[in-house]
Amino acid sequence: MPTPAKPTRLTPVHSELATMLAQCGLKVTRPRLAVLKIFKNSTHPISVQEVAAALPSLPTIQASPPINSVTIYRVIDSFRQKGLIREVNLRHGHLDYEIIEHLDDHHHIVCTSCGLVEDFYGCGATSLIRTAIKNSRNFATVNEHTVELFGLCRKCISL
Amino acid sequence: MPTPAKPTRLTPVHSELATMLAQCGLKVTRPRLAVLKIFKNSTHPISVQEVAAALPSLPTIQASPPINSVTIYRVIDSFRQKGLIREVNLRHGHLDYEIIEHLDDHHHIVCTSCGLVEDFYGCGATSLIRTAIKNSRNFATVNEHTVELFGLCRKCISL
DNA sequence: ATTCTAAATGCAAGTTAGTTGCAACAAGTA
DNA sequence: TACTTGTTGCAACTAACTTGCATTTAGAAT
Ligand SMILES: [Mn+2]
Ligand SMILES: [Mn+2]
Ligand SMILES: [Zn+2]
Ligand SMILES: [Zn+2]
Repeated sequence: MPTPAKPTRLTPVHSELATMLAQCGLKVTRPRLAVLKIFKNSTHPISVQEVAAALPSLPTIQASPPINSVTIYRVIDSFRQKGLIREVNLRHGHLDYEIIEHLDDHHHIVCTSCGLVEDFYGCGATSLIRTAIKNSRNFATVNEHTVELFGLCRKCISL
Repeated sequence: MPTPAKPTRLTPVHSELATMLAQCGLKVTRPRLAVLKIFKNSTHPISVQEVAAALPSLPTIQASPPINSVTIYRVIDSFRQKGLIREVNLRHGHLDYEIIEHLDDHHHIVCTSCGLVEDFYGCGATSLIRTAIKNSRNFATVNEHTVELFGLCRKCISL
């Protein structure tokens, strides 16, 4: 009798990633751990396609069947709903996603010529939000804000 | 002999819309005038689909063959390239576009529950941009910025 | 450990936004 | 008026994203 296939049930990994998922009320699954790891590893916002392209490089994924692209969409959407990641438009022709770190006043400068992305922190939105609410007819609370700057990087300027 | 179809050649309308197009180096055509009028009339950013849906209401369009959807994409893209409109992400599940008015420090508050959009002006980006550039490794100029606030409108709070 | 159930995944099919190539046409200009 | 080049319409195509459904499995209850 050949050795039967090992059960695929996940061992209860108490990794940081698993904890992040559990704390949001998301079940800890192989696709979610993998996608979350991609976001953790990435230094800049990435698209659904880039997540899909990056997944096969993970050892966990190489060792088992690839993740269906439908699942990638659903995982990313669940992350977004739970506030694990945010959607950002860097005018790269598609939407990107990036992980939301604690105490987040984190934004981007983008080169409109070559697409280079750099982070910056502290946009001073709190006072802006106060006055915006004061002047608003309809709004009383602001929970999130996005700020992106678009310009030219040094390399592209000198071209 | 039945009256022959009038030539469709445009009379040189010296309207504001035509001037805007000409000043950007875009030829003044029926589709461009129509799409630009839609943007002018709109009080909030709209999607490609909304432009397409709004076009048939214009008298100029009713009086002649409808505008092909490929043309709508191309017109909107030409407007964006020339800086007539900007792309904004209000997290409505698609990208929106709105006309760029002169001296533009114009942004939005969006209700994450019902999608309501309100404008606000003056985000104080100039000082932010200065410090962002000062702290940046790669960037020396910033030409554009986006700021969007996301919260709950009064109606949705009380639900 | 075993059982149970709601949630997550994979697969296949479908939808639809958006693109491309090309021929016909028309805006701007001489 | 004629010319040239950018624009439009059409048809075909591509690829992103969605949906329905059967199967599997994580997490909790027993
Ligand atoms: Mn970032
Ligand atoms: Mn606006
Ligand atoms: Zn650059
Ligand atoms: Zn609302």
